[in-house]
Parts: sequence; structure tokens; C-alpha cells
Amino acid sequence: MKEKKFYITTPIYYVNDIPHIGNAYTTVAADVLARYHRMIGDRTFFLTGTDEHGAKIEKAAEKAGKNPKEFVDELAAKFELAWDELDISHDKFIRTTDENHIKAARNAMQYLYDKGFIYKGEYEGLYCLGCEQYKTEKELVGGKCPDHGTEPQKMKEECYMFKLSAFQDRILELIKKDELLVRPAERKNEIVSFLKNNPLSDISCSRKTVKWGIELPWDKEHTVYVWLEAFLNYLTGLGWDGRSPLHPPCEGGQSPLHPPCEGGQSPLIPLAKGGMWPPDVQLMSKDILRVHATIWPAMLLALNLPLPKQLFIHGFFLVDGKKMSKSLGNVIAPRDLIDKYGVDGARYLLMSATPFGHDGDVGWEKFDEKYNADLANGIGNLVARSVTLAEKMFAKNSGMQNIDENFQFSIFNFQIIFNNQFSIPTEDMKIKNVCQTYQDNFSLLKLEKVVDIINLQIKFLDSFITAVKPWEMIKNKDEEIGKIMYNILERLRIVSWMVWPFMPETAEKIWRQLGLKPAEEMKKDFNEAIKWGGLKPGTKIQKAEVLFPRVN
RNA sequence: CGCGGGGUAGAGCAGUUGGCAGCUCGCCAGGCCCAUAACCUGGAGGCCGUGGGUUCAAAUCCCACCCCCGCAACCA
Repeated sequence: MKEKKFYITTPIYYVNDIPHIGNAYTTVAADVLARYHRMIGDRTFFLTGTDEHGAKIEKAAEKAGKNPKEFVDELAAKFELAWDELDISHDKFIRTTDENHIKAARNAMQYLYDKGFIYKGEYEGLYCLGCEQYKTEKELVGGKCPDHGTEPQKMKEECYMFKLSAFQDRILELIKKDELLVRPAERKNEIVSFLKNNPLSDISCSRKTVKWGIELPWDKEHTVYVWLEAFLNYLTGLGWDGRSPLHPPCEGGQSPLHPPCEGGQSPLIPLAKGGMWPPDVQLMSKDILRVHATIWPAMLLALNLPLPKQLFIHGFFLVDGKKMSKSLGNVIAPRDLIDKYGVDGARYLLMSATPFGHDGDVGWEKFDEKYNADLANGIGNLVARSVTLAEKMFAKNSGMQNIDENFQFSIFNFQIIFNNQFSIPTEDMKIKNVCQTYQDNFSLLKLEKVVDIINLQIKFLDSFITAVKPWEMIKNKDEEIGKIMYNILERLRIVSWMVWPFMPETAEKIWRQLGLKPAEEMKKDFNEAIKWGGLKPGTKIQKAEVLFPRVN
């Protein structure tokens, strides 16, 4: 099998609140990558979902006068709806309350226990009687519980511990050698220096006091403490049953469920979906990097499973320079963005708000500016003017003439000059090279560069149109117009493919205006689709509604 | 010396194999009239945080210092 696979995950979101712009950012980014990989023909699996167990949810449910299951059902539905509204194309929405997840998690815990990675110990912490919860130092205000104003008491309880300490050296090595790639580089530095300088201690992985959770199979008084269980979603989301690595020897090195095993024996588990494991990219924000680069790989090592290839950490959004928080009242919900800018507008603004991997400052003013500049005045306007020109040309009884892209450069000089003194060699603007750079940047996850490439193509076409003045040629019945318009529309068609992972609906709207059927187009592979000549000269070009109305 | 990041045009940001400082918005002046009061061209506007060093050459590499932000583990 030559085809590649691509497995991407988002973290599962804790359902103690409705989705916000931060969750949406991670999810849209994952969606863009998943769509891109499907587009280039990779066998792709995109997993997202919700984390639904734990004391906080138990309490929040109680407060809302609901039983926990009802409570999480409602919130999980809100997440699913939000992703639906954002056109997220996940293959599976995993919930940690799913029957399969629970069963698998118990199997996995049992396995870890049997292998001696989990042992009985004690957890000591500061316990607030009012909250019936342990508090971390950070949660306390002046040494007191912010909710009850009382000082928490030191308490101990029996719990099970996971031998995290045993994995420190191996994890450090793996990260240093990029076998577990942590990107961007500054995040790798951070975690490497953390692992070098701080001894990892074993962590508690069960609670007696939390009822809303998954019971340990060998000790029903305990429930699994959240992190360990939550991480397993990346496996159970693929249909894993938790019986790791109890993979029967492959007879003759073959199995219908996964790629051939070496020597008939393999630690690879027969995951559903034909051997998707391990993840190629796991996206997350920086607050959960540390646990993902310690507990998570430790679990996989304990389970004897391959580690993810890459953890990619993106930044936080600041809203007008301030941290987004409920108390400041500056929380932006995905819904707010969609209402103002449309689904594709929202997706685009999230993805272009900041270089991928860095923190970014957002805000309504900035969103408005970017939306008008890039979408309304940029691609939206370009499509409108191109399609209108084509319609006018057809009305004058001229037709398009299929001619290769070199024609465009021959009349626009061999040196394309636009944007001040900035000049770009013709070679760089050739479709083949543009698409190559596009793909290179995508595989490096440089999404901001990918967006730049698209916008440069739009500028190029705008500049070209102004330079050749097709409207005059139409008036003068200049027969060269057929070639000019073909060049414009054909390049536009190819650009629309580049746009597709970010704004699928927009790409489809462009195709329709170009007389192409989205359903037919979607059958194509990217590399086939971007070949010059996809647009047939006789195609009926028809103007439709404005893609991105300006906002104020 | 806890760890990591940042300080570049009025605003927001790009910019490490060191090689004439760039983008978007805003501003000024032209052009165009196909298009969503849009598009194109040109212009003004920067001691690239400060002080040293390496180099023919530094925003970029090294050292010191100043200021800002995030993190400091069982916080889902």
C-alpha cells in the first residue's frame, strides 16, 4: 500500500462550560489539516470529543439540579452542535461516557495494574470541606477556598498511584531525539528543560471521593482520576478495546485490521480503521503540553504502544491584549463569529489571527479589518469581478480559449511586478511551484504561510486584471480576450482548491460560479485537480451572490 | 542566576544557512471604472528595547542590562 495515513486529534474538551473561541481554534485547525490530508489523498482520521468525568462535573451537575449524565449529555450536545456549525469534519466524536470507552479504559487500567505500573499509595492534599474537593495551591486565594472563604484542611486518602517516575529518562530521550516531536521548537525547549531539571514523581490516578467516574475493575471503591482516563480517548476513539498489547501473533504477518507485522509479532494493536495508530499530529494548547509530554507518553510506554509522532502546541488568544475570561466578560463564542462573518469567515479569521503556534491578540476590530481586507475585498471581490467579466465576454459572443499559463506571463512580462517594488520571478508564480510551496508549508504546519500563499495569488490576479484591462478588450472585440479570461478563471479555479481546507463552502461556491459541480470536483485528488486545463472553455460561467459582504 | 517567550513604521505583526528592513490596516498622491465605495500604481513614515562584542557585513550570532507576558507538575 502506497497511500499514507494521517491521524490527527484535538484534546477532548472538559464539558464544564460551553465551547469558546479557544476550543474552536484547536478544532478548526485540526479540521483544516484533516481536510488537507484528505484532499491530497491520505487515508485520514480526525478525532475530537469531550471529557465528561470528574469531581468538577459532579458538582456542576448538582448545582444545576441534574444528574451528571443528563448534565454532560446536554453540554456534549452543545459541543457537537458548535462543531457542526463550524463545518468540522471529524470522523469520530468520542465521549468518555461512551460504553466502549469505559470498557476499554477499565481493561487498560487493569493491564497497567497487572504489570505493576499502578500500586496502592496515599494522596495528601488540601481538602475543602465545603467543596468536598482537594484544592491546589493556585486555586486558593490567600490560603483560603475562594468559594467558601475557609481554610482547607490537610487530608490524606488511600489511592492508587501511577509510576510516572519510572519513565522520566526514556521520555526525555524520546523528546530530545524528536522521536516524540514537540513543536514549535520553543515548546520543545521548555519541556526538555523541565524534564531535565525536575524529577517526575508518581501521580495519583484514582479517587475514592469522586463517584462520577470509571470504577477500577479490581477495586470498586475507586474511580479513575481524570488524566489517565482522558488520555485513553486517543486510543478508544479508534475503537480500541483496551486489551493492550494483547494482540495475537499475526499469522504470516498479515491481518486485515492493520498493516503487516514484522516477524508475525507486533506490539501494534489491531485498531479499527486499519492501523491508524499512532497519531501523526496531536494538537493542543500550551496549558496541557506538560501532561501530554509526561503522563501521556508514560502511559503509552507502559502499555507498550507506539508514541504519537508529533505534539503540536498552539498559543492562546488574548482578547484586546487581555486574557480571555468570564470575569472580564470578553469571552468570544464561536457562534458570535459565525453570526458576524459566516462559517467560512469565522474559520478563516481563527486560522489567520496569529502565526500558528504562537499566542495571538484578537478582538472585534481586528476581525473586522482582516475580514474586509482578505475576504470581502480580497477573494470575494476577485471572484465577483472575474465572473462578471466572463459573463460580459460571453454576452459579446466571444468564448474562452484554452491556453496554457505561459500565455499569462508572456503578456504580463517575464517579471511580474506588483506591490511596490516587490517583484516575483515568473517561475515562482507558476502553478506547479505555487502548489509545491503550498504543500511544503502545509506539511510543516505553517498555516500562516499557506494563507499568505493564497492571498498572494489573489493579489496577483487582481494586479493582472488591472494591467490587461479585459473590459476594454471586450468592448473592442479583441479576440485575445478568450485567452485572457481563461487564464484568469483557470488560475482562480486552482486557487479555490487551495482555499478548500480552510473554507470548504467558499471553494464550492466558486466552483458553482465557474460552472463546476462540487460533487464531481470532490472526487478529485488535489494533484489531479490543480493540473492546468480543468476548466473547459465552453463551461457556463454564472455570477451568484456575494461571497463575503463587507462588515463595518 | 527557576523555565520559556517577546520588545521591528501611527496600530497589529512577518522576518535565523548573517547580505539593500517587509506585510496588513491607517494616511497622502495618482490610475482604473470589470468588481462588494471595491481594485491597481506610487509616496510619506523605522537608531529593528539599551550598551558592548564577533564579522567585509548583524533585526538575525555572542555577552551584559532594562521592560512586558506566560508557566512553575496530579490545575479536564
